[in-house]
Amino acid sequence: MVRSGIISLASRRTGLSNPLVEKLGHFVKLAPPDRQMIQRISSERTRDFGAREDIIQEGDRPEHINLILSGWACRYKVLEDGRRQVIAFFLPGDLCDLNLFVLRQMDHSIGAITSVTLSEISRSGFDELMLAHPRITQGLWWESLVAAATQREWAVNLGQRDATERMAHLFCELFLRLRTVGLARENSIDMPLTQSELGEATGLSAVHVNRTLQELRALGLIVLKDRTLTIPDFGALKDVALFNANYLHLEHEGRHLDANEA
Amino acid sequence: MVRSGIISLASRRTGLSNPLVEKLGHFVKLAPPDRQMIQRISSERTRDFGAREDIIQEGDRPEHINLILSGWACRYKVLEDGRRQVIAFFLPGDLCDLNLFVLRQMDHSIGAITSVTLSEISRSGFDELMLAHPRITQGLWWESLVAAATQREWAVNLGQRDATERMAHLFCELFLRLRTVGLARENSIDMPLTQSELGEATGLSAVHVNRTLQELRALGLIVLKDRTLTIPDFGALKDVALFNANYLHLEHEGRHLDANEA
DNA sequence: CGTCCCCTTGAATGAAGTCAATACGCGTGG
DNA sequence: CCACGCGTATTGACTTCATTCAAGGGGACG
Repeated sequence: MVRSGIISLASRRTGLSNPLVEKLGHFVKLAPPDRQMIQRISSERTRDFGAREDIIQEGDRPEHINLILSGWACRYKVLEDGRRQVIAFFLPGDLCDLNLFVLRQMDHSIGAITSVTLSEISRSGFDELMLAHPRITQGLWWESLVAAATQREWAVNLGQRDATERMAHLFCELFLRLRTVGLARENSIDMPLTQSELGEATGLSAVHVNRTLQELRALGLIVLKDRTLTIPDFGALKDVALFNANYLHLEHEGRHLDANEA
Repeated sequence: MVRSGIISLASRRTGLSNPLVEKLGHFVKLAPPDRQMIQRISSERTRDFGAREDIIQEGDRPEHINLILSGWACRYKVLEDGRRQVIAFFLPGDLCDLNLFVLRQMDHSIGAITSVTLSEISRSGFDELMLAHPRITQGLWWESLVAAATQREWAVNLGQRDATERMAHLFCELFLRLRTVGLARENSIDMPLTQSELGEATGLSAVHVNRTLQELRALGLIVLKDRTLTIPDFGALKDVALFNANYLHLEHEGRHLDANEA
């Protein structure tokens, strides 16, 4: 596994601010020192991965927390016979694994989808963050609970929705999540996933993903071309998907935590 | 449904101790004061629910953490059109919601399956626990990470496994989880779930659950009768299910945390 | 004794998977 | 420059798995 280390690209790609700052800002009000702290910690040790490269493999015992700075990654599991399920997508601003300080080894893998730049946050860096910056701590709690809620929603998606609804739901989620880190345009986002990867995430065969996409296109719900997904009418897609954004807890819910504002 | 006997049965089965004590003991070595603390806190305020009764509903803002003392419950979500997905099962020793101190409202519901006795742990009681008993804190981290891992495994189950594998997998999981709280007999467990509930958990129709169960029976993999599930050959069921227990992290992984033993 | 819930079974339908062939774009090396 | 290979997308025909609809059985309970 090649693991070089180029630092500068990331900040250029995501604009000036850090995607985690951007994301947490939707939940808690971060003071300038909070932002600087996140900024600092997430640029201390960055690392680049090529597309398709594994970031962490099942059985590893990782030593740090990974923060995605740019690119897409995914959490996945492979059955003995090779079937693969993508369990979650990681977008810029997402933290990969808070669990690793407690559990002995990874029970799944994390792989880059596009090329990825991430920041490796050490245990001590993390503790420092939590101790000195309660606002960030609150934000990280929020992030981790939303990740759990998203995981639950995926179970609903896989268990109850049919192919069309499932695909539509995934697109709704990705659009909103990218928007909270400033990576959505008016009504479109980058869509680096191949049809086969979409299938691994939705539990559908690649062939059926293809047909499902065509259906969504025919209904005028999406435009998907040149690795760009456009959603002309989000409300319409949302209705088809039976999508309810509650589980993303985006409504700036943390305001009540700002009582003792700086 | 008369279930008065069940409560006393449970405590007899788990011995004197509390299912949470039993469970955490698989991960961290609890000292007598730790056990007493859990015991005390979980008997402070208990509450009973009838079978099928909702414990928490979507939209609620719960004020405490619920610890299941006896009975089965589930986390579930309902789509606008009524389709229902069970997202997780709660067994004795399971904690329902650590999230409620951060997120504004529940994005799903929790319902009793059998009659349930649970303990309502207040925020302050919880803080007390965490502050004075680092061993318990570690254990609770483990419990919450395993719950997350289980949630991920469900996504794999729903996304990749066919009906037979899926059902077999669920049975393997329930058996092992009940065993870690002392509620499994040699090779059998109570199985209070109706076929329709099994369907809601596995994303299958009740009719197909029925046929799937028959298949598992015909293969000699399970005996399911009188609300009791017997697994004559766990290894065989495990193979059919492509079940890998890693995700439950049962191997007493927390031993390394016992360095400063009392 | 009837009702309700749960389980069971059969037949028909429908959704998604598999297999296989073809097309397209892109980069590489001849 | 073009041929080739490779990964990705598309399409059709067929199969398999699971759902739906419908009917009937059994046990618990009022």
